[in-house]
Formats: sequence, structure tokens, C-alpha cells
Amino acid sequence: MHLFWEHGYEATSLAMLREAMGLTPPQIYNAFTDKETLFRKALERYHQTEIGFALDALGAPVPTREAIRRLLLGAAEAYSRPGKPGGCLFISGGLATSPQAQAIADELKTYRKASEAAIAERLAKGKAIGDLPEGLAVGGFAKYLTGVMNGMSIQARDGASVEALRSLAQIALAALPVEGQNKAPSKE
Amino acid sequence: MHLFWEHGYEATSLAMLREAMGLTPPQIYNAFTDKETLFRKALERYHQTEIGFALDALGAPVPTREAIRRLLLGAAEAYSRPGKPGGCLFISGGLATSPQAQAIADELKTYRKASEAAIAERLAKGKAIGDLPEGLAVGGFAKYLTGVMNGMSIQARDGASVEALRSLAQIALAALPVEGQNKAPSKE
DNA sequence: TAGGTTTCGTATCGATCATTATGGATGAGC
DNA sequence: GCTCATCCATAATGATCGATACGAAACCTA
Repeated sequence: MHLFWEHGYEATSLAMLREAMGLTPPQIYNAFTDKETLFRKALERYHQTEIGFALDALGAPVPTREAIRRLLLGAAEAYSRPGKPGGCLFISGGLATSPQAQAIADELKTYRKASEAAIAERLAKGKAIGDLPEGLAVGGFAKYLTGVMNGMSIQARDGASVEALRSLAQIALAALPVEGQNKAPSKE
Repeated sequence: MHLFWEHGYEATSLAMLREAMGLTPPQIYNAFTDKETLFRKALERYHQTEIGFALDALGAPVPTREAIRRLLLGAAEAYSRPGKPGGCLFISGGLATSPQAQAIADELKTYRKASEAAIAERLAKGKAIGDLPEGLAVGGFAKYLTGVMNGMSIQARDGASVEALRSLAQIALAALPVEGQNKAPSKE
């Protein structure tokens, strides 16, 4: 998982995987069928072990703004963990691929779209509760927040510290509607 | 350039380049020395032909906030041009590479860092002019804006329309200090 | 027009890719 | 203790990578 995270799907050779796992090629193929299946397993593992912060943040019983704050600050921490590759596997894994690996690129895109959808869902819930203005464009803000997190992933890969990422997250939060304007607009 | 933009440095094979350029391998090597030099030429060309909006925006004789607005909206347009690969070559070109292509990854990182530095310079100028609050953290905001643009690049690659990117840019602008708080703080 | 040179496309190079066939070692059965 | 079957690491496979050596065609000179 770390190798795919660091080098992406295509640039990670079986020789690297073999050395890292201490397995022979037949052992790898017996256990994981082929490289693509192994990568998908790594994606699942990453989803379960490395980005629990996202589900925790979006599912926490807190106001929407606080949930988003936890989401972005969690990303700042998760994208810059010591001893781990910087950024997010769902982006580093394969943003630009060869035509042969199109299926992998699509899979990663699906994960990214799922993140955006989860954020949109939380925002919609916030609007329903009265946490957010009724006029708020849920889809647009979900794209903004996803974009910010994606950008943090690249900044992390470029060596940004956890403090720098936290600072970025704090600034990004300022784009959200302020508390005073929430709780249902004044009309009617 | 379009091939590198679409598939990244490593995933773009010489066979693809050969077919796209209509040249034989020796012609390519006579003209460009090797694949790495060809890629660097493509980077230069991209810098000159595709992202003039950034220099225009940062260099325009307008208030800082307007300059940043033009920068982000220009990115929205540049990252979703019809007939061009989505996103920014400086990101798509190679975010996660094999160890052999580390030099390419570093080169791309240098370009990205230069963008961040250019934004930081413009923000510092804005602060000096009085466009921005004296207490504003230039480096932090530069990282934020760079991150937003990087995120837009990924959103574009995932199929975001120019309208969606413009909307994202508009939301991101809300994180900047509002006009009323500028022109030197009230103390003293 | 004949000769010599230069140019240029084809075919091939070694290296590496993901994947699998094969032979030797190991352990069970009698 | 000997035979046989099973397992597994080494070695090889076809494909493709970036890069180049060779042969043919073309052109300029005499």
C-alpha cells in the first residue's frame, strides 16, 4: 500500500512489491491474482485504515461547520503523517495513466467522487437541520471542499508540513457561511 | 504536449509520441535528444502558451482581490478548455513517479513551487500597498490559493465543467479578507 | 551520367515489464 | 527407508519500454 501510495499504480513494479513484501512472484499471484487486484486491495485497506477521519468527521453529532472543520483538519494530519507518503492515495495512486490502466484511473476517480458525494450529503443534512443557509449551493460547496482537500494532498506531496496544511484548512473554512447567517434566513 | 498533459510523463510512450507527431524515432531523437528533454520542452511550451492567464492576472494593475479573482477564474477556464486535457500539466505530468523519473517529479514540483511563490509575491505587494490587512499571513494564503488551484486541476480532470470550476473559484475567494477590513488596520 | 556522400526509415538492441512454466526440494504414505 | 506427490523458488516468456545501428534511397559533385 505504501508503495502504491508513494509511486502510483503504474510506476510501482512487481519487483518493488516483491522486495517490500518479502514474497516471491508466485506467492504474490496466488494471494492476489494479479497486480490490479492487489492494487484494489490496497485501496480498500487505505480506505479502512488511513482515512477514517473523514467518516468520523462527517458522521459526528456536531454542527455542520464543526464537522467540516474536523474533516479538513483531519485531512491535514492524515496527508502528512510521519513515515507515510504525503498526500492521498486516491490521488497519488494514478491521476494520469496510460490507456492500458484506464480502469485503474476510473476506479480512483470513483473513490474521489464518493468523497465528494459524502461531503455533499453532509452539507445537505446541515441545510435540512438549519445549520446552513437555505440558499446554499450544496453541490458547489462540496466541490469546493473536495477541491481544497485534493489541493492539500498535492501540497502535502510537495512537502508541506502538518502546520502548513492546518493553516490552509483554517483559511479554507473561512469560505463557509458564517454562523450568524444560518438558522434559516429571515424571510417569512 | 497534449499527450504528456493527458497521460503524464512516464505513461506516455514513444510510440504514442511518434504517431502523434508523425515522426520516426530517429527524427525525434535528433530533434529532442531524448524523452526527458522533449518533456521539458513541452513544459516550457505549456508555460508559455497555456497559462498566460496567471501572469496576466498577477501582473494586472488592479486591486489584489481582483487579481486573485482573475487568477482563479482564469484557472477555471484554462483547466477545462474544450479539446485540451483537463487540469494542469504541472500536476498531471507526474505527481507519483517511479524512482527512475525522480528528476521529472522534481522539475514539476519546481514549477508548482514557482506558482506559489508568484502568488505570495503578489500578496506581499498587496499588503505593502494596503490592499490587504497587515496581519495577513502571506505564505499561508499563498499555499491556500495554490492548493485551491491544484484542487481545481484535479476536479477538472474528474470532469468538472467550466461553470463548476468557476463556482468553486468564487467560493474560494470568500476566504480572502473582505475589502472593508483592509487599508491598514484601525490600531494607531 | 557515374561516383561518393549524406540523409532517413526500418529493424533491432538491451532492459524491464507483468506473468507463468519448470525443476528441485520437501513431506506424506506404506 | 523408499516411492510418490505436492509445493514453491528460480528461471524463462512474450510484450513493450526508450534508444540506436544498419541498409537503402536520394542528392550533390564531377
